[in-house]
Amino acid sequence: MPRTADTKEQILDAAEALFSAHGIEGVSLRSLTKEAKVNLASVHYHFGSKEAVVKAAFARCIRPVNRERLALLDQLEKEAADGHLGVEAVLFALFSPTMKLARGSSERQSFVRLCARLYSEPADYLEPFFEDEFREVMKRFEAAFARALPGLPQHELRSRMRFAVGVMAHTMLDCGRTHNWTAGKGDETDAQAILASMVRFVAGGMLARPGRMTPAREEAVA
Amino acid sequence: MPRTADTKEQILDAAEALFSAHGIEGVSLRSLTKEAKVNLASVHYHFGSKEAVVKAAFARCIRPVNRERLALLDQLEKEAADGHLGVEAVLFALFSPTMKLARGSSERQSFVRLCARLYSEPADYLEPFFEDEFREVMKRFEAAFARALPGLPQHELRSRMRFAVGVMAHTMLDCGRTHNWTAGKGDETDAQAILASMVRFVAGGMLARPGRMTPAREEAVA
DNA sequence: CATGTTCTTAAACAAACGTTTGATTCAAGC
DNA sequence: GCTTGAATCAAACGTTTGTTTAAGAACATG
Repeated sequence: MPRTADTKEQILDAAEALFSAHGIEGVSLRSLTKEAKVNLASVHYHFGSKEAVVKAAFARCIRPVNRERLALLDQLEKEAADGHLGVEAVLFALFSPTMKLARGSSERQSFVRLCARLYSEPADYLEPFFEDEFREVMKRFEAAFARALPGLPQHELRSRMRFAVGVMAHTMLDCGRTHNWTAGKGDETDAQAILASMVRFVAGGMLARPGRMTPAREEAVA
Repeated sequence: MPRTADTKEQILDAAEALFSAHGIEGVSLRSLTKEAKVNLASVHYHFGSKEAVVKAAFARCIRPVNRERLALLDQLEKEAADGHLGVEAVLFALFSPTMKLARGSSERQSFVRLCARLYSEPADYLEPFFEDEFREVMKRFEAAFARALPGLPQHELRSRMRFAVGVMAHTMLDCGRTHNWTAGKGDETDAQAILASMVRFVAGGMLARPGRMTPAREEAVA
């Protein structure tokens, strides 16, 4: 391999593709370096460990997305006449950057699944790192949602934000699975339709009037 | 080990606890048999392979839940005056059986995380098995939702059912994580509150008026 | 009591894992 | 032209993986 082709990025490219296809534990450094067409030892030379590769791949995948989320939220708030955003606009800022990835060249579609997988991967060493990456996004969007949903108790708001993340994560996983979304060509029309459905759905949930269940149903759980 | 204590079930108990805590690939047969206090070879004697253990654990976990889902749907449909169920009732029948597990003795709380994990685990050999287990539930509930949501196109309904599953799966994962749900004691009040929030949220999404986004936002995705 | 089956056990198997080593190759600086 | 440092390479490190083996213990049935 020529020196000019950045080994580090070849490794990260392969890591994204393979991790998203087989999970972190399902990918060995040998299969990784074979896919990346680099030597086995070079991953330790450049990163130091497999954990570090996972973190680096995750960071390269999620950082631009979160940056765009914040930028989009800023832009929409600036465009709004009184600075007041509706729920659907906030959701659009939250969801659209990930869907933009799913739309792109089919090579980069694996980004989406990788991100979704890391939500559910039980790697202990990832949890603090993960929280760091999302702290600002969560804070900013919680504020935006609070403005868009006045009167909703904070605790309920946080629950609903978790539900929203659940919808997104699961959709991202499903997207990459067996293309059972529309009869679709898996291209931009697809991504737009899914995004629109998702925003509608979650907005409906966010706007629902909070309240308890009927006593009869509460009994049924006990 | 005495013969009376069923080795097979001890293995499945340990499998549930460990798989839900560390994922399938994160659990070796050695750690599994150590936790179960049985011999390493007995897992092959009783099950034949690790894959078979995973399937067996999954089946023992999910079958009673799905059975109860169908029974609850039957019961609610019978109780309803005209046989017509509201969205919230259908959602209750879908979600409450899993939440019932999350409430139970903290030992069996791991059930919930195991099920949630298997949604996102990329094991290829599980996918057809998984689909088999859920086929009838999905068919019955799609019909129930279709009756509760007349006029909603089938394609949109199926998308929204996927969203609903996403909410449930993600919530189940979060439940077992760091108990960041309420200041809570993790007991029945907790589970009831979460279930109520979930049903409200998803019902809001299911009932949302379908439609496209504004052209400006569609551009932003392209 | 002997027989046959079911189950458990310790030990070993080959393969794959993440990681480390030491030699080699290349490009740039003096 | 020699040196220096970064980067690559093949080979091996010691563990751990899922799986298999063969012998022994515990039970039921005759």
